[in-house]
Amino acid sequence: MENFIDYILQFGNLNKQQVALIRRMAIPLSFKKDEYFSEAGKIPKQVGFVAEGVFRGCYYNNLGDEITRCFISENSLMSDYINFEANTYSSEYIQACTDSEIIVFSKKSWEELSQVIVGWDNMKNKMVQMCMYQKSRSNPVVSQDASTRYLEFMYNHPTLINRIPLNYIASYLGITQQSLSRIRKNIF
Amino acid sequence: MENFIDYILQFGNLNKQQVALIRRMAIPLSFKKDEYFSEAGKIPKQVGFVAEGVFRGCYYNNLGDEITRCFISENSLMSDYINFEANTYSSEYIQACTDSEIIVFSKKSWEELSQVIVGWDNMKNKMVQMCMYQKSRSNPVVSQDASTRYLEFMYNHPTLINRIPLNYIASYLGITQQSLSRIRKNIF
DNA sequence: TTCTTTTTTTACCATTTGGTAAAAATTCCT
DNA sequence: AGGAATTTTTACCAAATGGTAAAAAAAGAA
Repeated sequence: MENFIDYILQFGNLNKQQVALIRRMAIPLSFKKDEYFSEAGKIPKQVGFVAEGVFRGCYYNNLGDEITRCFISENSLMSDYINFEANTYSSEYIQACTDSEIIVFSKKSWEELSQVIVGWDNMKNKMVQMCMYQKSRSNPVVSQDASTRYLEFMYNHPTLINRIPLNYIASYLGITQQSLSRIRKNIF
Repeated sequence: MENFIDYILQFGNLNKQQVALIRRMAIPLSFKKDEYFSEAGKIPKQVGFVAEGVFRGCYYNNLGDEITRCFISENSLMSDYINFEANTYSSEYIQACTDSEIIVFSKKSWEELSQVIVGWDNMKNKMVQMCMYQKSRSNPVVSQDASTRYLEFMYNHPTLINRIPLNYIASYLGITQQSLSRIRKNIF
């Protein structure tokens, strides 16, 4: 929870009462590995913040392949935000890659913050846009070969390699688990 | 200009005076093919809206390869928005792929709109987030092979194929121009 | 038109990656 | 510890893609 307060204060200032209100609205939740925070075909009802653990955003293509689109780890907002705001159906899953601790805000609470805290909208939008931006910049680049994508992944996510199964990383990098294994052998 | 007014009215309501103010602030500009709207190493000073033409966002990797990260065509906002807001240096170029007509807002005008029009911030953030979201969803997917990426590109950008050089498309799809040519031959 | 420049295609071979199958290593559970 | 389930590695061959070089086609300029 303290991490979340520190996180939001990066995006603007809040007084004690405002911080206290946010604390009251935040709901701590635990997730077991493989559980879903959000699911395709459902309307996202919560905004999350990852306090401990790693999640991934994934979906299935028309061949049934599971594709990992992003990882979300500690100290980051987690939400299919566009569909959360618009009350529309999500097209992807957000799944815990490890046992995790998060805090969530209901849609009602999240909207109430906008009403009650002057400047919250501003902070909120900065957070959301920063999340989208960072994700778009750390994505694997199609023009790079698999080894390069793996090296950049390690650079962008140095703490993830030993925490989550390699098949998730392979799926994120757009290669088979076998290729990833081969690449790892050749690099070290 | 009318297109821009239609565009913003999708994101909220404005009265006649407000629309008139926006019209006065909007500056029409022409770009020739290959000219830059925004450059790496500079602080973005404007938000653009593409009325006619196509631009691309691109950068150079550490091998000097030019990588096309996205295309921006008619009826879309165009800006390195995060760096525009934060007054920080951009890391990529936005370049005209065709002769183009755009309208731009200076930083000063754009901020003034937030002061003067109640609800503008809300509309603005919806626009910016929608842009980011759409771009993230139409990007080529690393796990797909080159032919599939090309087919999806044509599906996502049906009007672009005949308007911009194929080497830009190859760069966007992460393949060589030769591979793209081979793929096009095999598909038809 | 004719010449120049840019864009697109083709060809050849080397390299990378995928598909399938199986073995090895590790983790989890009782 | 022993056994089951999961995760990771290996191997072999087929298919896809890249690198280099050059030709062909198309677009622009004088």
